[in-house]
Amino acid sequence: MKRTPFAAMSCPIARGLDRVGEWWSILILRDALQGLTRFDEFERSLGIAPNMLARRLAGLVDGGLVEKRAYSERPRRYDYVLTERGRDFREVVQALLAWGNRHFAPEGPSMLIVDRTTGLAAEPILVDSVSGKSLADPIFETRPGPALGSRGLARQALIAAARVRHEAESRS
Amino acid sequence: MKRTPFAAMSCPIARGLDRVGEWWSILILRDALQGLTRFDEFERSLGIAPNMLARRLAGLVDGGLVEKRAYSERPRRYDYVLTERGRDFREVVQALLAWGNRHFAPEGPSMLIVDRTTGLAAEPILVDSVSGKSLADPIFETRPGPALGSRGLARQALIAAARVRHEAESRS
DNA sequence: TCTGTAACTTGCATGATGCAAGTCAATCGA
DNA sequence: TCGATTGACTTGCATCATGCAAGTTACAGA
Repeated sequence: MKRTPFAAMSCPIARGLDRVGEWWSILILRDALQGLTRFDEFERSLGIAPNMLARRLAGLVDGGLVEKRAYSERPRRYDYVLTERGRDFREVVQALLAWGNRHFAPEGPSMLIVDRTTGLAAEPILVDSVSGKSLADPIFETRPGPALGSRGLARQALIAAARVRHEAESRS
Repeated sequence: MKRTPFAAMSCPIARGLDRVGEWWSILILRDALQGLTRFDEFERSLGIAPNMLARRLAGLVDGGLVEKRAYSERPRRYDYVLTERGRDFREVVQALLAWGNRHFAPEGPSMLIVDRTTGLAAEPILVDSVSGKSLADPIFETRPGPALGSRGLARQALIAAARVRHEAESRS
């Protein structure tokens, strides 16, 4: 009855979620990406209970997204700083922000990503840096990669079957 | 002792997470985005217990990401189809996939996004469609929007203070 | 009638989340 | 010098979420 761990799945999305998929984790990363580093800063910014915050920070340190760094001996005090892996999570948070603004901000946006050279609000879209095309384009397709395990191949078979079914439906 | 709801926060990321932040939700969306629509397809693809799946699907329907559609009366059977809001979540999942591949795929990628006109693997990056620049560029900054509440403004003050501290540290 | 399929419920265990309160070491202000 | 404050946590529970196993309903086909 333990929460089933996604880390064992051979899917990059599942593996990623295993590190950041718990309640609070992504909001903590949001704050860290905006420059917060201290325990009590997170605590006040989020309104999270200190025991939860301690657990989540330990989890993020554990997952290699955040580093605990002493900024003072005597008394011992710590900064929580993003690692390269944590900083690289930025695009996911930005994509989430854009999606949230599009769908859950009826009174207008309460957060924006701004180009400070122009002062204009950004409109984030995912693009393939190889071809330059938007990833919303239907020419893009998610496919099994070389390292896919047998469990994942079974999943692909399910997906293929569903696709066949959809085609049959649209023909009728 | 209820899990604190993020929906009340005036932050698009928090509001979004309130809909998709639970265990399994994003993986269900991943599958739906790949074309799965049936209860037992999700069940088999994910290896999730049916009660959990039922709860998560109900939550997603509730959040407006998925629609329940009867594909057969007598016997009553349902398809779970993505709404516009759910389909729009695609970029978040793709960003997560890219991040996962970069950091949690030591044996190589087990999933890829492929341009089927060229057969080449895509390298997704977030771009501002207004200026065309990569959102990883430090000229972009997250800022309070017009609809930010007083709670959010307090958060901004915390962030500003942290920023001042970081600057003081880097000067020394 | 018996088996199978699709889409679920129900009944518990156990783990995760959360509030309140306490701890500990050091520094500050009077 | 002594109480107040700061920063970073821990401890003790209560309750909610998650998960496994098993049962249910409604029909179709053999």
